[in-house]
Amino acid sequence: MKLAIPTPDGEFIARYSEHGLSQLSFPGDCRTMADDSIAPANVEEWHAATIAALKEILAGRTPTALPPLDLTRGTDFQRQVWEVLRKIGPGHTKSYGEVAAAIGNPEATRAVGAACGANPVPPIIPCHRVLAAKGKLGGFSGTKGWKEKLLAREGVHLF
DNA sequence: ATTTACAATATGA
DNA sequence: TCATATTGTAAAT
Repeated sequence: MKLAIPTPDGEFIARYSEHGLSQLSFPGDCRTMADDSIAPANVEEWHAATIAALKEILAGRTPTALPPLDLTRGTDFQRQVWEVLRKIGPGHTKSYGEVAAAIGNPEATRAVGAACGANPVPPIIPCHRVLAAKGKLGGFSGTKGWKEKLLAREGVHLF
């Protein structure tokens, strides 16, 4: 089930499985896969929640309510990473190394990067708040410009 | 089953 | 500045 989300910044693509939101893509993202899944019963409700949350994020705020996420593709390690990311307050950032330390594997910085890349819902899990060691931008799924833009809207000043 | 490549980082040349 | 070792995953062989 694939639905578009029109925003002032372009058209995001949300994908739903029977368990919840399974993927969210930036405008023009080629990462979306084929749409083979069935239509969940509550998809309209979930989609409304997704839109609301996304608008909050684009406005630089933390969403108060999120749709159920389908994280079946996530491993334990990835879930731990994502959990840490959601604890980062608005306007704050962490480095990949700090996130790694927070899960108890201070040397798995690279693995943290991989986990962020595997994140199915880029804007909702605030992977854009994860920077490289010295406030450098590092990489991002899609364009780096998005990472900058999202951070700027949250009031994060980049060094 | 083994190798390679990542959105990293610290270290050594 | 460049090469390397390190970690967890996924994708390719």
